[in-house]
Amino acid sequence: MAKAKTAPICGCPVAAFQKMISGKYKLRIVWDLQDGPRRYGEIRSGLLRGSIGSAEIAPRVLSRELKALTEQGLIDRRDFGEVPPRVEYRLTRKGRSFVPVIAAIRDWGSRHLAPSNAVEMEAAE
Amino acid sequence: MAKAKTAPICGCPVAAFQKMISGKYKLRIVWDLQDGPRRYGEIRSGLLRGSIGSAEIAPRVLSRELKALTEQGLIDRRDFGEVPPRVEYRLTRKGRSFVPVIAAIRDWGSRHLAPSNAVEMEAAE
DNA sequence: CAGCATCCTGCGTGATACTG
DNA sequence: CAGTATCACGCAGGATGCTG
Repeated sequence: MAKAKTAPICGCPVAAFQKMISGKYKLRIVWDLQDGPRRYGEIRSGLLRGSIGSAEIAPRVLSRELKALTEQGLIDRRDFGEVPPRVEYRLTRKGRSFVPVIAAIRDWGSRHLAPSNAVEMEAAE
Repeated sequence: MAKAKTAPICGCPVAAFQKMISGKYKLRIVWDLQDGPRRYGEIRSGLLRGSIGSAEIAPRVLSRELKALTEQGLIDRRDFGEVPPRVEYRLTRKGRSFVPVIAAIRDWGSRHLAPSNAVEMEAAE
């Protein structure tokens, strides 16, 4: 075993999943990209729109997450290589296949924890 | 925007979701609990079994995650209040409704980012 | 415009010891 | 058995400045 630290997660896809989406914006980036390719700035703006509004996104952070997503094969980076710089990100096949999962998350989230606090009408039987 | 109720946190269920499952074991705890109530030690063992193996789970961490899940209404803590201590955790209704989401994650994960080993049917019970 | 370089901080997580 | 208390550390993530 080379790196028993992080690589052979454990046969638990959930752990790998958690690692993959570690980062505040990864899920939202993939989600936003489902409508088509987007440029760096567009992604950033989109992220800001949904955010609390007060928080700016550090380029360093966004950059890192985009790179991670690229390396994980979820998105594809396309550099037009000209000035002014123009870079587009788009979902790969893998990334597209992941969208439904996010949809499920969103769906569940919007009905169970979208409001501030969850009012569990749960009776605990 | 369908219905922007109050946009308490950020109007993005995904962010709330990420926050909710922040923690290494939360998802797996919920997943393990779907088979029925489990005691503290059982949860711990179950977590260890699937883990890298070298890492022990700090009680402090597990304790905190269980408490968080309880406060979030995903699981329910049942203290038998006797010695020797016996505490059981079980899924609430909300928690049970979350299982399919984890299933979707597991499903996707097992076919897209399962490294190469043990992608077996832990679910197939 | 799309990043990278650097510093700094909070907190999630691990390890160990103790208790009811 | 089921936790709590304490110490320590790594790293995600924010802020700022610079560049091709």
